[in-house]
Amino acid sequence: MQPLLLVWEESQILLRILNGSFQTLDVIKERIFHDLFCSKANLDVIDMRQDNIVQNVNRDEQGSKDWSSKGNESNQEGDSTVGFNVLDAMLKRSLDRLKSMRERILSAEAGISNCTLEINFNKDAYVVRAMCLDGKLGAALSLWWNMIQNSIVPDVITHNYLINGLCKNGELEKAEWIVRGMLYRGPSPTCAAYNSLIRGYCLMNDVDKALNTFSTMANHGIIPNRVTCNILVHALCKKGLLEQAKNLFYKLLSKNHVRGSSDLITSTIMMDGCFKNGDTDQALAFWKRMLKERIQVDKVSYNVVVHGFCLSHDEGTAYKYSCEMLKLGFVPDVYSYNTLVGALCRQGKTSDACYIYDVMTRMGVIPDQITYKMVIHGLCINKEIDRATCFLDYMLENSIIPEPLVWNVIIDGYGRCGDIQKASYIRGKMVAFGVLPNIYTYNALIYAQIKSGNFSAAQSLEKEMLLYGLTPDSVTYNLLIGAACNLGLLHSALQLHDELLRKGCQPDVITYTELLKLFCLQGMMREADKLFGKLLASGLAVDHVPFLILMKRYCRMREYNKVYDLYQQWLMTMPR
DNA sequence: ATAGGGTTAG
Repeated sequence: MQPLLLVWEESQILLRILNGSFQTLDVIKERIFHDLFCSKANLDVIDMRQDNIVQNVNRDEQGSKDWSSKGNESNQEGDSTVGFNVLDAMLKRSLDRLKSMRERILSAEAGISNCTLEINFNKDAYVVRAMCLDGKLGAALSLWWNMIQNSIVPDVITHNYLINGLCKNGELEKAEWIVRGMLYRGPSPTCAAYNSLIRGYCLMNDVDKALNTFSTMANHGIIPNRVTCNILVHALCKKGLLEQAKNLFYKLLSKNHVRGSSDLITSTIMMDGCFKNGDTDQALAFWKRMLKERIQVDKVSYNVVVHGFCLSHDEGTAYKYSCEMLKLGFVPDVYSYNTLVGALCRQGKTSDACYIYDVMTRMGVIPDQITYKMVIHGLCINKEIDRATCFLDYMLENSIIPEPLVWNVIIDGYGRCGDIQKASYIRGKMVAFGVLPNIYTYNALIYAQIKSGNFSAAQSLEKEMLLYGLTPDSVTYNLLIGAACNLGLLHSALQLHDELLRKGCQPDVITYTELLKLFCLQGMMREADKLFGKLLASGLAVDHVPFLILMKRYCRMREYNKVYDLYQQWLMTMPR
């Protein structure tokens, strides 16, 4: 077993203790809410307060987790001491949290009589916000418009919720329209509103428009903040414009003489960008700068480093950082586990990947679609299809309905192993769970049938997909044409080729090669030469296969001049 | 209070 796996075992004990205390806290939390509800008459007002409390509790929880990591930094005595310190800190935090919750409840109680009016007045605004967070933007917009028409102008924050929701939905025009309305009738848009717009444009891959909005801000006297820069740095990195991103980063540094945790996110973005653009050295330079400047790194930045080394296929170093992260007391989350699972699957170490899956579930980290997708994909590549199907069942047991890709990978896996029964069974299950088969599903099924020599079954599958409104692609046609060619069914092959063209599908090198093979087999050399000329004129990247097929044939026909010509032609296509 | 960083990829 790898050393990494031993560390996981060790850390498990510590993390179980942590999980246990969080569960205890949840029980306490529930009890308090229960008491709160039973002792109050005006539930309406309590509702609002409860939201506040929940938010604060969540924030506190976040805080205490962060603390645990900082606390470990200064403690070099050993892992058990670290564990107790973390636990102590958590208990202290939870007591503080209970105290502040109690205070909040008391003050809510005291303020009920004079708060009711004000809260009810703002209620619509809160509904607008809630609807925005829920993605129900149409409803949010109409309620907001209703308010405006009744001369009730909601506050800036509510407006920002709307703008942000619209931007995340890609409805930039509507968001811009709201901002224009704000400039005209108030409240004046804040930096957050513009940040939402900028991010919205970045998500639409329109960095120019984002930069445009960035300069518009200044015209309205709004100074971009760090978040604005983070959004832009991120977008520039994603576009591969590392130099521009770096420039912005250093400009930001020079503006902020006070360095602190705020550097963390920007640095993490830069590091991630460098890793993803293949510049590991530059990424490490950012990491070292962070350590040198005594910026408290966090779980996310560790996840970025681990993933970065996985990207550059240096899994050993990735594991090293992953262990370092554990030793510092960071509790791995779904990103940490998924990164490892992904790396192990890529290396074909499916057993280790399954082991990590096991560890994460035991730690109470719930595997998500991505975890399952990677494990299932990895197992199918390794031809462990039955094992992959087990994971499919785990997903279904946990009420995660996989996207078509996951089903298709398994169907394809069974097909490649020649197990049509199981492939069809999975297709049936997929339909039963309400997931519609797509073109890849059919291509996998067609492949399975062809591999088992059932050309007519493959053909009826093609008819079936047309019936369901799916258009076969070049892969479908290549499979069918290839099968027809191998069976020497000249007529079927040409008919399929004809159908391909009629459907507006572009034949690719494979299509041409299959047909070429057929013409050669049938001794139709005039057609073969004509098709070959068409292939060379098509502009498609031609590999050696069509040349070899023709040369072999002409060899057998003893037309050595032809063979020589082809050989010369082939040399011409090679890079010099 | 609202806005910002990390996991996949036929």
